[in-house]
Amino acid sequence: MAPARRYWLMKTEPDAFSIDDLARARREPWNGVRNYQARNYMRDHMRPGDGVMVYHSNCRLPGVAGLARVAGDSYPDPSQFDPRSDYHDPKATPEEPRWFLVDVEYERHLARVVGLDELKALPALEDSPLVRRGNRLSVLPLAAAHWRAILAQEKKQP
DNA sequence: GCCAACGTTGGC
DNA sequence: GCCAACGTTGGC
Repeated sequence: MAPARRYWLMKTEPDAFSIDDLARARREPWNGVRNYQARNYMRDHMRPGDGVMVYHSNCRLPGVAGLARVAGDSYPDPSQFDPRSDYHDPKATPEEPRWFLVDVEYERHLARVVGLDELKALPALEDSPLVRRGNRLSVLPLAAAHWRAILAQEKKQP
């Protein structure tokens, strides 16, 4: 039997890379993640086909903006080896890479951005790290129930 | 732009 | 291994 599909939420600052950018690119290496826990999720737990909610952070309307899926297996983030990149890591080598990423493939925009204020008000999300104060993790797992609750919210009036 | 929360670094 | 200093995240 195939393993169950997992669900994830991945944050991005829309000024730098938005759901519109992902729609144009169709597929994008999710580079620049420099947090060990987020790396471990991508490197060790994501599988092709997993569901991804694309979350806009640090912007006028923070919230879930669209859907995507994990497009392939994880591999070393090339930007860690590039001295000119903002994401360069001098301690990383191709033999011993430190940072990993997955490619993410666009699926669709949500009908509207489901805002953080709404997410906080959803009883189903009470136990999700997403709405915990001070949460800074840019890649985090969503329980199937969380995924469904957010999708259901899409069709409601804000 | 402010600032609380949190992760990382490095001296000891 | 502790923990203060520092840098970053991200809502507001």
